[in-house]
Amino acid sequence: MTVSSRALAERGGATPAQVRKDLSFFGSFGKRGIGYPTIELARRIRGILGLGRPYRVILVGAGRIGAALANYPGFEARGFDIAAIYDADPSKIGTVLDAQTVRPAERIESDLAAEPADIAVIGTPAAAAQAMADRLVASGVRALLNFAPVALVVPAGVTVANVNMALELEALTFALASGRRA
Amino acid sequence: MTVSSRALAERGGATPAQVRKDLSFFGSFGKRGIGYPTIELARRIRGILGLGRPYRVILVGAGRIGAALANYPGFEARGFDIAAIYDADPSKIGTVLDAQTVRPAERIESDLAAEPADIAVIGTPAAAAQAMADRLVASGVRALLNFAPVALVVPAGVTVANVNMALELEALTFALASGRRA
DNA sequence: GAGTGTGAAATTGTTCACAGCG
DNA sequence: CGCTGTGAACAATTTCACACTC
Repeated sequence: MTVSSRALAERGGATPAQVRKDLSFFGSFGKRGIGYPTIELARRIRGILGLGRPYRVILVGAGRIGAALANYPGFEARGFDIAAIYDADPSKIGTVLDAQTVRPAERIESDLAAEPADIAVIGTPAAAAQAMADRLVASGVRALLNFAPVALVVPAGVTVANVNMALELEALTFALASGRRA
Repeated sequence: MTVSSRALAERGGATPAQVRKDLSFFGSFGKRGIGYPTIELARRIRGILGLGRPYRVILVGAGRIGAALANYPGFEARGFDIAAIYDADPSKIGTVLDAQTVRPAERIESDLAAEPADIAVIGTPAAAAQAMADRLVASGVRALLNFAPVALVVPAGVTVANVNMALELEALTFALASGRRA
């Protein structure tokens, strides 16, 4: 079973040449005249993305965002294992979210010392996000997924991905206001 | 009160030249030797983004994502007014989320006919997202914020912004796996 | 014949550097 | 004198087009 660059491009909204160039960057595993063998392609992409192993993910902030993430389907399916959930609010501690008991934020350092995590998801209020990022980085976390609407400052070697819903909405208002086609 | 392109660049993680080029695209409203007058700058940017008026936003899907969004602070603050929340699940209908009673999804068409909305947020399961997008577009919605992990197909003139948490996480695993600095 | 892999051309985006204004 | 606005130089990305292989 194979897929052509054309078919992939159509699905992903790109051009066939784009797909080929991008894939060729990581090696050449397509068959000329045929396309890319799907199984092999998927395996290679998983390898490129580093999805060959499970990742320990911790969640900081058990508010609405935390709740939404804890129950996100196809999360565990992709090898992401939510190992712990933390919150600073005493009223949240001890409550259960997706089979995880919410732990006090003070325990983050000691827990991470015992069992390091690869990725931390920050779903705290904006005011607490930078301080939390600092603590997490100091405890060895090297990748942050930040939902707080602030630009986190982290040392080199730490990667931050931001999700900012207000920004996304403003991209939409811009499109509406400028009458851009999409 | 003014800000220089250098100061803006530092905050936003760009170069001064970049900031000046980008702003000059929309006109020249800086003062040479001084910088950009902050009040005027903010006013112009709001104008560019189309934030001069409030936007009616409807929310489809009253699950975790819907709940997180309904309570998102600094949402109303930015002129986004959540006008209605819908769900297909009978057990959710009638429940209250952020002072809004969840309405049955069948009412979308008639409600939109009476009061059009600018933007719809799709927080349904992936399987229902495309059908819902079709209905919304047919009812006149011109901008969609999609949280379902599917690539929506919409006619030209409709803008879609996607938020895909799994994708963001995979960007992080890629950075971790390839040892990229950030 | 169909479709990849890839240099070379075209395009797009970024940085430089400086004239000109406040 | 500081800082914007902007062409011109430079860098990165995308597209083209075609040799090559299955």
